[in-house]
Amino acid sequence: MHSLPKLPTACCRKFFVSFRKIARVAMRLPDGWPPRTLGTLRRQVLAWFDANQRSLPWRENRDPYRVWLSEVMLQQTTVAAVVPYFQRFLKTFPTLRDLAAADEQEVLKLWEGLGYYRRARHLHAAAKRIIADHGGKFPADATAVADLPGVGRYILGAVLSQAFEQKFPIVEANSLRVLARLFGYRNDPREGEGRVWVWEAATAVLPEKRIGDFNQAVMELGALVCTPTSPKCPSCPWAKSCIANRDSLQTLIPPPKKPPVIVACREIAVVIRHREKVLVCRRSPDAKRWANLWEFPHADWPAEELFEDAVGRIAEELTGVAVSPGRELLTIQHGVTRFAITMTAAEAQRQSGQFRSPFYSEGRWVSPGELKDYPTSTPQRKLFLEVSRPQQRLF
DNA sequence: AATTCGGGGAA
DNA sequence: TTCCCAGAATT
Repeated sequence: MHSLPKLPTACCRKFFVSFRKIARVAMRLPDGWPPRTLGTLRRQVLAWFDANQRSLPWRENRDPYRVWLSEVMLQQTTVAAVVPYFQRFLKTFPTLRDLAAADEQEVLKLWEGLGYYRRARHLHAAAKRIIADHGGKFPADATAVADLPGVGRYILGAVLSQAFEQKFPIVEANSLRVLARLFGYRNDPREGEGRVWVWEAATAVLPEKRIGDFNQAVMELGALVCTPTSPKCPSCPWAKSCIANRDSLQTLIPPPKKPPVIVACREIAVVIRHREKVLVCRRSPDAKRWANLWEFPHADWPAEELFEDAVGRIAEELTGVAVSPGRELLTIQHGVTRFAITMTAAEAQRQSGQFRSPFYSEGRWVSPGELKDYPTSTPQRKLFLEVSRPQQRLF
């Protein structure tokens, strides 16, 4: 029912928030909110920002190139980590033209240690495009900015509001937390409908003037006062209007991230490369030992699809379950290539009794901490992998 | 909607 | 150790 307006794709490629939808946010406010007018809230946070903002190198002026560079560097990166990089980068490439004229390797070298290196490539490519398409002047047009590589919804709003005082919202980790708490939004603003809500909220609170400062103020508030844990509500300019503060829900808003799903995982086979030979082993069906399945010269390494197919058959033979969507075959690199199949905890429990081998340690499930040699965990999903001893000398 | 991309600091 | 960070692009 509540959704962002359809993008006017004819005139812009990426996302814009309609400012006509401000009323929608008010519709979702708790009864009696806000106790103060939005205008008061805006003035309060701007005054707080004027008095409490950190002195940061990219706040010296509002040059679009500097704003843009800082926002790209700050993406998923802490302020403390960015400061020295920002200064070094700006010293090497004082202007957008200097950056565009540079060699990509030089740019990447300066970026070394910051991580997310695709940002640097996008930055460099975007600089070149600005030279080619916009005469070397950073575009003030939202459509043009949104079309630059590496510019998403956040950076679009950040640059346009800070460098050009255009009325665009921003949502990142800080402002998301601040807005959710201020409005007392109970759902998860990071996913589904909540994602829509938080951008509408960020739009609704925007002032008419000092838009760039306001956006920064909300972020700064989240960074210094409205922190994830133990927020300093007594020194918050919005304390008296904040629903989360009123109801003592600071730790529940936004809701803690759902813990990753734990997927049981059983090792099926290993591939060992040694010298010029390749050996594929699997656990024997009786699980008493490791069986050599294939041995062949390295040059005869099977094609990838044949290989996966073969391992899939081994998995089915050993576990009695076929590899299918939702039940994947995993590849784990650990000196040798190991294969494992996912299964539910119940299935794994059922099979564990009849599945022993000299290389299978104690036949128990291990804690994640014991799996450090197995780089199998992802942010969204963790695997419990059955432990097996390293292979004995097989060659 | 889920994953990937990184490295550092804080909890 | 895990979590988190001024997100964007890809699948």
